[in-house]
Amino acid sequence: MKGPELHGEDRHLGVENEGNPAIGFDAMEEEQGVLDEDKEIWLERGQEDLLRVSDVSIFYEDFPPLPDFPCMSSSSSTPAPVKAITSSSSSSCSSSASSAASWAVLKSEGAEEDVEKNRQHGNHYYHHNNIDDYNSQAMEDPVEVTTAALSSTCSMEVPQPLDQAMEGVECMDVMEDFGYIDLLESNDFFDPSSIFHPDEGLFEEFQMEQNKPQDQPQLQYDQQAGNEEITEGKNDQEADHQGGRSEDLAMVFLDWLKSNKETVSADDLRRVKLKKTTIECAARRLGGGKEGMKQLLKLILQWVQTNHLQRRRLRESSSNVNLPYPYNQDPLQNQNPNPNSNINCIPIPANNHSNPCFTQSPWNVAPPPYLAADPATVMPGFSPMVGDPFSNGASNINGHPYGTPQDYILQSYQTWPPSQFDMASHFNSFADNNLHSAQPQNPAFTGYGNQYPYQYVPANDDNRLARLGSSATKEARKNRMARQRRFLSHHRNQNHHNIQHQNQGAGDPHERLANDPIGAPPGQSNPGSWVYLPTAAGGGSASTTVDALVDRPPMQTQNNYHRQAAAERRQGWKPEKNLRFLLQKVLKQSDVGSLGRIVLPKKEAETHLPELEARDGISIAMEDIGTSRVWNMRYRFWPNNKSRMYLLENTGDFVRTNGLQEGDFIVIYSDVKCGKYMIRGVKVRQPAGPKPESKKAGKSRRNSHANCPAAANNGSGSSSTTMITQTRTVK
DNA sequence: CCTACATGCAATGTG
DNA sequence: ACATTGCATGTAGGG
Repeated sequence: MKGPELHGEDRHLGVENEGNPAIGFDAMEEEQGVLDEDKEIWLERGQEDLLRVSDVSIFYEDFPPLPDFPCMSSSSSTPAPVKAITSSSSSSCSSSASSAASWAVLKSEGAEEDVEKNRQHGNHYYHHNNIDDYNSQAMEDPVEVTTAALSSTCSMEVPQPLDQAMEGVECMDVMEDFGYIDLLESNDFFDPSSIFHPDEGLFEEFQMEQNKPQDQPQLQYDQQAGNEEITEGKNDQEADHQGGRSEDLAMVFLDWLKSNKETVSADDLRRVKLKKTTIECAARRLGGGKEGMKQLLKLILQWVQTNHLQRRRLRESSSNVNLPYPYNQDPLQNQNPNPNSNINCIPIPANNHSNPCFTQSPWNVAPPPYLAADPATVMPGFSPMVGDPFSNGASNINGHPYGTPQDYILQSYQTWPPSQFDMASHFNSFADNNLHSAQPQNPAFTGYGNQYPYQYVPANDDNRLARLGSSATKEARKNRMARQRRFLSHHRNQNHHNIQHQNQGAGDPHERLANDPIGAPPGQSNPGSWVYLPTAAGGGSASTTVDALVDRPPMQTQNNYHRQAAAERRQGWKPEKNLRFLLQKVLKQSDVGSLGRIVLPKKEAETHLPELEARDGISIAMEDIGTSRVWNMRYRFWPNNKSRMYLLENTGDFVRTNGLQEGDFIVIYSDVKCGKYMIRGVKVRQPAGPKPESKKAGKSRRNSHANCPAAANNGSGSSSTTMITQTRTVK
């Protein structure tokens, strides 16, 4: 079993290396106080962001009441009329956005829940369950269960709009921060563009720098360059210590460089980001002043080293364990580990939504643990969008032509505060991680876990990129920005091309799957074919790209879409569509029973999930939107009357964890950016009062109990669960 | 009549 | 004996 205790272990092993700055920092763990404080700091700092991001009320402030849920997939059923409720719900909105009559609204949790969610999300930690440990994944923490269960999806950790991230003044590259603080005098040293060259030895460069007296690290706190990122009063103390400390820090760093020059690249360093406040706080907790800073630096360097080694190990091991995920450009992930796996195991990024996260982040070298766990595990993004995505509107759930729920993109879902991706946030969340689901236990991947690039670095951040190569001068920054834009522009063009291609070949999903250039063949690492979706500041164009990639909301929801977008703009984010609705299913008794399997609507499954050639189907990682926990489910089919019956297996724990019952429903999305499948359970509970008879009641047994996700939000549902109250007849 | 799917139940696996 | 797996059948709804 993987209890919480294992989490800590995993962390030490660096399982969450990328997402958790605390990784491998035993000292850090010991310094719980640091973490706690960081957390506080983080929350404090990010409170606004958090609220802004997750506050459902804000989020959907402009979001109209849920339309119907006719789209629910219960094939044979017709949604029963439900009382409309007013609230806004988070993601449910999206899922139901297509229907005409508003009948249900998911209850939105309170602000504190949002905060809580954000706190959890802050961990942004991908709970990996490989098949073997899947069964042990059951959430045992009641708190988590409740929280997790059906928390609205909206508050998830989606890479924050970059510009915002950029504007998060306090977020800076760790090394840069140190540099500012006074680790090194030469800002250029930390200016990747000017100092580090991927092809050159870091150490050599460093040595060169060292040989130049004038370039000797002096550890000067660059008020000028860092003014934007350093809080007031920040370093009075530091200034006092500048002299000695700079030397020590420099020496620590230099020693470290010497011993790791072979294994750690400049990129590795550049990608380390920590919130300034976190650094300060952590340093304080580590003794404060010079010593503290030194300790912290050591920890960070250690982490970088560990992380790097893990990556290397993964690389090496990957030669044996191939991954069928072309999402990542890393060859590792492009190799099909399972010779026997059918083509379905080679997902193609849907619509070329290549994941910027993957493409961009240096951390994405390693595949998500759970992916590795099962070679057959598939990620979304390659869902065969048959034909024009927009024409998919024709498709509907349960035969209701309300539009294309699947085309609706949950916007701003999972938006993270800027700090979400910096080490600070992970420091902050480190302690919390203990509360979260088990980490991947697959020995083979121990130490790699949570390799999700975006956990660590908001890949699609123009500004962030700039930051990666942050230079002390605005000029240099501008130049980098310009370069980056050119780069992005180039990729966008490619992306558009790919999109067109895909759509053109959409007639046959299989064909597309096989031919789509985007679905890089296993083993092929072609970053260029992966879309880089900058949502960043620079860009309007970035948004455009995203828009092009994601499906448009159904006509019926266009207005809502715009309104929400407007709301988002007010909130300071760019419209960011991260989730693509794939399907939803009203759970039947047999779905929530002991069988641990859920029958999926055939049409939607065939349309939006990977094509299955073998009845055994494929393993498919489903990240619980509410908890970020990843469930390894199996998507398969049974032959049935010359047809097929599609199933999602290994759903037992998910269902239990979320307390799903008959009549509740699940919604499956794919994360457009990161190419993950996301699942959310939505509870539907009867209102307290006498329940109105469903129109369909009596007419159809099925309709009477399961296919009426109608709801009336009584607001009394479980606090952390996305819940709608439903008027439904009991069978 | 056909399709989709909910579920019964036999076959098989496991302790 | 119980759990799991997989198939077959019954039913609703649509054409």
